[in-house]
Amino acid sequence: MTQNTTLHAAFAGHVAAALDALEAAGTLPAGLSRNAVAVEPPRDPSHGDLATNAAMVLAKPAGTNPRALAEALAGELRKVPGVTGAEIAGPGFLNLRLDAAAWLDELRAIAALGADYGRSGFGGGTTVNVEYVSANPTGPMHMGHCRGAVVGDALATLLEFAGHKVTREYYVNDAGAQVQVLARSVHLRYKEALGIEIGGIPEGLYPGAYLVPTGHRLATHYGSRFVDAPDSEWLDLFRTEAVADMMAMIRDDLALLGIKHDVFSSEAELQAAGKPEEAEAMLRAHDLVYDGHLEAPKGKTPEDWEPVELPLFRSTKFGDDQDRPIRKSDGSWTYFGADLAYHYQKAASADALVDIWGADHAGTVKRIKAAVAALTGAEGRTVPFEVKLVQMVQLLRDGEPVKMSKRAGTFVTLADVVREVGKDVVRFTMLTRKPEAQMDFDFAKVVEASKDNPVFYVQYAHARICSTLRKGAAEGFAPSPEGLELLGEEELALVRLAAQFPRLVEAAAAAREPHRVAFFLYDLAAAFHGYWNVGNDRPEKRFIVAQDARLTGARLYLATQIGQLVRNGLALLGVEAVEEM
RNA sequence: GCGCCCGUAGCUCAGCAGGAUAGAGCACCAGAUUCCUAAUCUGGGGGCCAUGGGUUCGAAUCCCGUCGGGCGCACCA
Repeated sequence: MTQNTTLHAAFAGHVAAALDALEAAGTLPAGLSRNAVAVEPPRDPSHGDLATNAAMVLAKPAGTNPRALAEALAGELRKVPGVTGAEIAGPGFLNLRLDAAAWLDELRAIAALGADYGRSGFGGGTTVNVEYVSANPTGPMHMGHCRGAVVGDALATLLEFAGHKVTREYYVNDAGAQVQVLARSVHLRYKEALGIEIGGIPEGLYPGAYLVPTGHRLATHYGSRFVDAPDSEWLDLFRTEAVADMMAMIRDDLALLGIKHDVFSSEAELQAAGKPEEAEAMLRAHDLVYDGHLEAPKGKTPEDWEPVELPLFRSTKFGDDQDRPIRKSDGSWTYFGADLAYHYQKAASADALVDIWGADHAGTVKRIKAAVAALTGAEGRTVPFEVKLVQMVQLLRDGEPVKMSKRAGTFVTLADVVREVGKDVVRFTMLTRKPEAQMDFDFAKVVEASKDNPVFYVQYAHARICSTLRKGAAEGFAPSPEGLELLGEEELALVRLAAQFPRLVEAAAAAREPHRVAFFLYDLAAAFHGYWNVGNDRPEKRFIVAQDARLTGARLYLATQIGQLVRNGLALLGVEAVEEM
């Protein structure tokens, strides 16, 4: 047992060892799958400290009855140090009771591990590439990007904590038509900066004032030489310059949320390096790309429709409606064509890929997953690739929907929202819902610093702990493990909850669901606030009991560790743990 | 029409790789503050887990159908 082995992990091991012993004794046939065996705290604490369903899930394949098997298992587990009871309940649950010392050891483990309590080797050091945000570099971040940004960032942090090596990646779509439009929009702003009357921004170009500084910069730098020049002379240059400015702006926006990517991959560079051609060749070799005709659009066929031959990916083999072109008729790459090459490239340097996408891209999941599976599978090295879809956020102000239109330039920028409600509130709010459920984001509710807002509830718990420790120190008390045996049932209940953090981290990482951390913190804060208030009615249950230094030291020790745990959890979410409120 | 996501208390949502009597907040009702931070806590009412089947020792959870809501169905990104 290493120091890092937490109580729950240790007991999962004890149950496994007990099953081994039963196998050795012939009570249990060897080789049964134990995938369904769980060791977890029972929902109802009166059932004990830990419960396992092992007897129920193994009884049938073992050809025995659950209660008999549970009885045998109980016999083994009663030998484990710290176990004070092993009872069979219901259809064959085995409920274990642990002595207080076992839980107090876990409290010491939190103290010993500090910020690393909950950190796990679960990921085995494998590399996970998390791609998130990847907003088009055509303007500042708006609220539509926010949820995916926060979820992706928290997930990346969580995976690191759970023992993966993580790359946080942003895919810059700097090669498509939209960045040509950006370049033309900037060209107008450039002329404007030189004092030329432009008379409004034409339909189809980006009207946002955020392009004005770029226009000025280019005017200062290049003077008037591109005013009347053909676009072949300035288009690429302006595109590159504008994208650079937009990305700088986006990086600033992300910084407001505490988000920093490790890698920014450029679609233009990817294409310049010939990566899509490589991918196409591989797919053709496996007959997954062929030259064919695209079906006419369903329903009304446009006047100018004529069948053209295009290189198509056989996505119908993977459940798609039709095969998808990887090049356009002018020979340039479609988004999909470049994107599959991009994912293939990512797969070369990672053991697993996770993409965070907006739900509006759900329709393209099948084809990209199919393409990546084909490309990596062709080399005999399949790289797991998950796409996590983040559902839409409806912005509300006092219950009324906030309309956003990018064309009209009326979208709500992320920077505005963060300025209005704060980074911590934005992040926590985005993480208090599972990502695949739609959510409302109401400014009025979200800024309310009250019980209705879980961020403050959790932060308040931390602030109370800090305050108590300050007060204790002022009165000459320091946290100390020496009197831990004085802690009673109410204190141990807090420890039991705290002890679940390590397994929660692993479960959340495995499911790629950082929101579970937020809910755990809420529960932990609730348990702490509840315990705190016991002291209102019963002064002898307060953290600081002036006449009993030993008890006070133990309680402050408990408070210190709960505070540490709140910090560890909030760190995973990227939310500050405030010391005063 | 097809694909993906969602449907749990009046409202907003949890429900941990099927597990024991379905949870929390808001709202409503009744309480707690000479006392470590009341931005807190305690208690109460309120549920055919949309619906109909299936799988099994056991289903809110897995599978199929139906209904309802959202998103998407381009050589766009």
